[in-house]
Formats: sequence, structure tokens, C-alpha cells
Amino acid sequence: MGRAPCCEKMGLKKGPWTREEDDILMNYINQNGHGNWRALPKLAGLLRCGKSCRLRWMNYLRPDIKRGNFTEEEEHSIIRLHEELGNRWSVIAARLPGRTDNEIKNVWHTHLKKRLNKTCQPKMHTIDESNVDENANTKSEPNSPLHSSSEMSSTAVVSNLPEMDESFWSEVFSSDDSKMDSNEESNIHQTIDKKSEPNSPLHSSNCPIHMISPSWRMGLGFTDVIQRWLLKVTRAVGLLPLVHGGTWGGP
DNA sequence: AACACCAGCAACCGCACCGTC
DNA sequence: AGACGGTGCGGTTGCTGGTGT
Repeated sequence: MGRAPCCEKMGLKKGPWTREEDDILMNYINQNGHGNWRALPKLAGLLRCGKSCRLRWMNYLRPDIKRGNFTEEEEHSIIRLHEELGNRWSVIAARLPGRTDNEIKNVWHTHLKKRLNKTCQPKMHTIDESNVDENANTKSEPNSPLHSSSEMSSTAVVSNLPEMDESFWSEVFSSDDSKMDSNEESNIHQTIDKKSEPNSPLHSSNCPIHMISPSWRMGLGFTDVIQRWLLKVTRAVGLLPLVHGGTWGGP
């Protein structure tokens, strides 16, 4: 159907905001709030479109915004959340107090993406990829994550995977590289069981995949489970020394 | 000193979603 | 039910300052 442009181009200012404009916008919102972004610029006396005002407020003027460089911890969180959520910047921003989606998006594109490519690629290339890719491609669909054209091509080495029975998973989650030891894990079990209702899906008696669920209940997430699995598998096929230190186990 | 190139960041743009009429 | 308006989101652009030649 085609939407009208968000603002009439006539007479409305574009480009960087001046100090005066910032003051006007901030004063207006502090006094009146921002009920209707479209009407706001007119009411506040700004020659800007509502969208531009909203963006300026959300990304720059809001009092709860944390300015300055991202800490290492924040960067790790972004990497981890991005693995988990993809490009859902607003969701990622919601988990990093004081940071905006725009800021996170910029940091990702300018720093983190490059850094990840650097740390990941050279080490992955130390294995004989021609064999690996050929092997993987014959056994996978072109759009499968195992296919060489996909990002995870080098992990597709698995010609003799260990059998993934209960003892396999048990080992995965009790390995030295795991993020918690078995005592810690069992304490967590007990705590969760104490605090959750017997019919809660979190309760151990209701969790059909006990070997994996403790980690999920820990909040480790699907990615962590997969990471642990990959660790185990790469050990099994003798690849670990080549890939260890990459991005899998965290930066 | 002048120019070219690059990285970082603020802001814009178009689309999708949701609520209202 | 569908047209419309408001808002939010993600991708992209373009300006600016720093660095190299």
C-alpha cells in the first residue's frame, strides 16, 4: 500500500543535532514526557521529525545511558548474546543496562565481528580443509550447518563421532573444561528443586533430558551446551589442539 | 604540509508490527 | 476485515577525526 514518509521534507532539519536542539528536546521531555513522538517536535518547537527526536532521545539523551567504552565483560556478553539471539540488537541491549541497540550494533560491526573473524579463521585453517569439506559436503545438504559454505564448516570433521548415549553427556558435563564442577552442579540441582514446584518444568523429576537440563537451568543456554558438545567431539576426533583457544570456549 | 585512506559513530531510511477506527 | 497511523527495529549511509604516505 505504501506508507507516507515519516515527515514532510519541507523545512525539517536533518543531520547532526546541535547543543540547543538537545537542550530543547531534553527540557521538553523532562517536563512533559514523550506521549506522541510525531506531535512532539511541533510542541517542543523543534524543526525535526518525530522519528529523529525519538532516535536522539533513545540513543543519546536518555538519562540512564552509559557512555564510554565497552568493558571486556560487556563485549563478552554481546558476543554470547549475539550467538544466542542473532541480530536482535534491541533484545541484546535490553540485557545490557545503559547500552542502546544502536551502540551495540555499531560495536559489533566495527570491533567484535572483525575480532571474531581474526581469532577464529587462522586456527580453523590449520586442519586439512579439503578433506574435511569434501567429507562434510557429501554428507550434508547445501544449506546444512555442516556444509563447507556455511560458517561452521570446519567443525564438520566428524567421521567417527563418539556415541552420544547417557555416559557421553555425563562426561561432557563433568569434563574439566566445563564451567562448573560436579559438586557445584549438584548443589544447583538441589537449590532449583527446593525452589521450584514439583510440577515445574524446572524440577529434576520433570526434566526428560537430565544430562543436559542442568546446564540450561543454570542459564547456560543452547549455545553453551553445543559448545560443550563440540569440545567433547573435537577431543574424540583429535582436533582439540587446533581449535582450542578460538571462540568456542569464550574469548 | 597536503592528501588519501580508514575506522568509528551518529543519524537516516525503509520495513514490519501493533493498535485503533 | 482492512485501512491507517504510530512506533520500534535493523540495515545502511555519510560525516568526522585519526593515521599513514
